[in-house]
Amino acid sequence: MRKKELARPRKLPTQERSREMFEAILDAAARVFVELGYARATTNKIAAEAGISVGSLYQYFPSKDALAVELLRRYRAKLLAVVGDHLGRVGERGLEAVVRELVDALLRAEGIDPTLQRVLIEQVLRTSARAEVLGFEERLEEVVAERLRAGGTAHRDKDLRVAAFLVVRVVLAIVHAVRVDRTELDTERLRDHVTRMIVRYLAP
Amino acid sequence: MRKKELARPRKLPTQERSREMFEAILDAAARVFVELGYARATTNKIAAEAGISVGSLYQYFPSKDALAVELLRRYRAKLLAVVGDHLGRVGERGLEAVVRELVDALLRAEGIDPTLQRVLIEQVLRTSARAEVLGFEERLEEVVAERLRAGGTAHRDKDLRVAAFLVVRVVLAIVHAVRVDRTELDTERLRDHVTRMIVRYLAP
Amino acid sequence: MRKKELARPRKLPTQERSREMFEAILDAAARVFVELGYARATTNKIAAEAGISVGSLYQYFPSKDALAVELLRRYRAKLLAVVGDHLGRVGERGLEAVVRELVDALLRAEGIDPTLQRVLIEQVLRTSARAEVLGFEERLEEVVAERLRAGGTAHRDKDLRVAAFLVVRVVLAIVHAVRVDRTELDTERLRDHVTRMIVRYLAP
Amino acid sequence: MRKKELARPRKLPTQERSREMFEAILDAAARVFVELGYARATTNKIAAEAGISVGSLYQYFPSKDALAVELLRRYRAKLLAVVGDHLGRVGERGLEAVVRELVDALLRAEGIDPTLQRVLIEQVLRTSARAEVLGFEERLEEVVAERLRAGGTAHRDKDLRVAAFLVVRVVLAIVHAVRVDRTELDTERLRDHVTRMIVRYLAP
DNA sequence: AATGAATGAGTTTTCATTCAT
DNA sequence: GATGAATGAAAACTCATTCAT
Repeated sequence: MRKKELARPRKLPTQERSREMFEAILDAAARVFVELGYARATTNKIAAEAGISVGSLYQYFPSKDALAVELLRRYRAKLLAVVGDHLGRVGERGLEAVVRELVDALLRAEGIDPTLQRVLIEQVLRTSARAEVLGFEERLEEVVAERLRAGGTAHRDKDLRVAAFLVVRVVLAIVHAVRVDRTELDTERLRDHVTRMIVRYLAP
Repeated sequence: MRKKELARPRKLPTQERSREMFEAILDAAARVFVELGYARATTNKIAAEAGISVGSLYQYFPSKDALAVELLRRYRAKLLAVVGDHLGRVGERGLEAVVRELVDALLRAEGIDPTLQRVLIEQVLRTSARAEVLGFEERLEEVVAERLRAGGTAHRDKDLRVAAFLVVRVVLAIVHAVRVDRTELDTERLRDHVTRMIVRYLAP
Repeated sequence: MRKKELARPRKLPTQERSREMFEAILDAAARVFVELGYARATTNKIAAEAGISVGSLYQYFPSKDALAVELLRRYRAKLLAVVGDHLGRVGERGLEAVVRELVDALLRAEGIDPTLQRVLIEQVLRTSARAEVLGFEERLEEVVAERLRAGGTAHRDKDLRVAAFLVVRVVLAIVHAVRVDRTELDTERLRDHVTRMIVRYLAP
Repeated sequence: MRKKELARPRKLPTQERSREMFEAILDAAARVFVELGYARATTNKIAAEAGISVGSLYQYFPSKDALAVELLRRYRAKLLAVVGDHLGRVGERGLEAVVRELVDALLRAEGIDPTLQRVLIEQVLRTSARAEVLGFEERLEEVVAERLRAGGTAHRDKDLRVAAFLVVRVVLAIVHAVRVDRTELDTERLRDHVTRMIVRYLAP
């Protein structure tokens, strides 16, 4: 544990080879973090897993924290993309279909490993990236609130915000729980239940 | 980071004086863990916070991990107690009232700090206490499933289990989220919404 | 005092630079062990004596025990080499000359410090290298027994083994005692006496 | 490891009970030292083995070192007594008989555990008792030299001293080696061989 | 740019010894 | 006197980070 500074990737990779290495390091870091947890994951192990030397790792990331931050940033970006994609279709597909498809997508999404988030979030919160990380769910809630408002589900504003909060947290929590702890559960049945829960909850 | 062994409290305090010290150490540990995170919390800091020497700390807990494990054990025991208390009253009070009161209780419960859980859980999962910690939600789900079965809500068994899973995770997640990230939310309104969500979801 | 594992050097140095450091650490360790004893010798002091950092020390040796083990291993290897060299010449030089020269050699041998052995042996006996260390004298005894058998000194097998045992232990003990406690003794006279003792003892 | 001072028993036990406890502690210490070695033997373990509290142990011995010193003192005293007893009879019994009986006695002597000596000597040498411990063999040598002189074995003085040195060290080393490492050797045969070796060596 | 040996501050942990009860 | 909980100095060991090659 050393004094941290930027906790941002050291250089925006522009060259082809650079970008490949950047990604290789992140992939290796993700694997090692998930397998060993943040504390037991050492930069040497990560470098070894990536097939490079520690020195090279530090060419791309200024600190161990920076790896965690970037990994979590990407995790959240992917999540936001998936959710945004689906919510955009509420108008054409209807709420029920969208919720069902969204839960489905989240339960299967490649590159979204909730375990990684659980392993990293505590550390990243001790970082200057704290605000950004914390704001994520709030941003999601705003998107959802906007949708709900547009959908005309007659609610007072305060109820709307609570509803958005609930919907976002419920969906994320369930997806997280299923994928991390209870991988044996029947995902189709689960998807249907979650959908019913959300739809009934939002009904007038 | 050392190779851990039991990660259990070293002696179960029976004497008056001992018990006080035991509790004082756990309290100090909880404060330090929440303030600094697991990685930055050192046994020396915890001892200092408790107003004792490191040596004494090690008289009661064989390792830093053991502190985390015991803290999480207590957290979960309290949670289980609160939930169990309320669920026992479904017959006399009705589902809606019970859910409302339970959520209320969880949102206010003293001695249950979801932040502490978030700080510790990743660490404890790397411990021999893993199984015990992991099993907790499952136990809660069983209790809930039993209730649902008794309540006659006509469901096939698989649906029952999914329902129990959903209910438990939703309530815990919401409580966690409110208490950790969104303390500004109107708890009464929130309690009502969660109650409505659960009740409607469980309706035939 | 930690729970030890291999107590073997961490990497066998092949590179030039590495080997130098490896040797420098062992030399420093030998000096510190002899000066302070095993218990008072700390890895930090050894590193300082070697002019490097503790971290580097641990790059080469996983524990304090590993240093002791390697040092003793070398001590024994040198001893075995010296003894083996001389015994090989019994045929051409005759028993008496060989014994005399062997004792002479042992009394002067560079790099064989019986004090170091005394300081370390107790520690190493608590180690996984125990068997290896213990077997050493037995191996010497076998070599000597073989010589005696070849030399035709008519003995029953049991007597042969006892004789080998006696010869090995007597020579080692005397050398040890002279070099450690009684450096003032006249080595030439001593060498002659030991030789006489051995030769007369082995006479029919 | 603390700063040592006297390293002598704290009080000369006069009361009956005191003496018993004193002995009980020493016995326990001997067992623990032999089993675990000096470094791994803790005063708490020794107290527990003796069935008393650490505090009581410190009532009798001011430090861990003091235990080692006293134990070694007794070991040496017993050894000296056995050797002295036998040497006193050279006149009446003859050299050969005396040597044979002495080796016999040493190989069987109760309360003389060479392992204990090996475990402790390194530590005790770091103590103020150093001189006393070191002088022990020298004193034995003087006794033996005196005997040899009286026995009329015609030797110049220097040879006498070397002879005494050899005899003492050989006998001790063999006894030590047999009892510590090679308990399976036939003690009668061994006794005969050692006797022959000494007798032949001392013959004109 | 890549390498990986070297660094050393920072942790965890132990245990001889004390002293209030 | 006996007890054993408390102390805290001291040790072993780790690992993020640097930098000479």
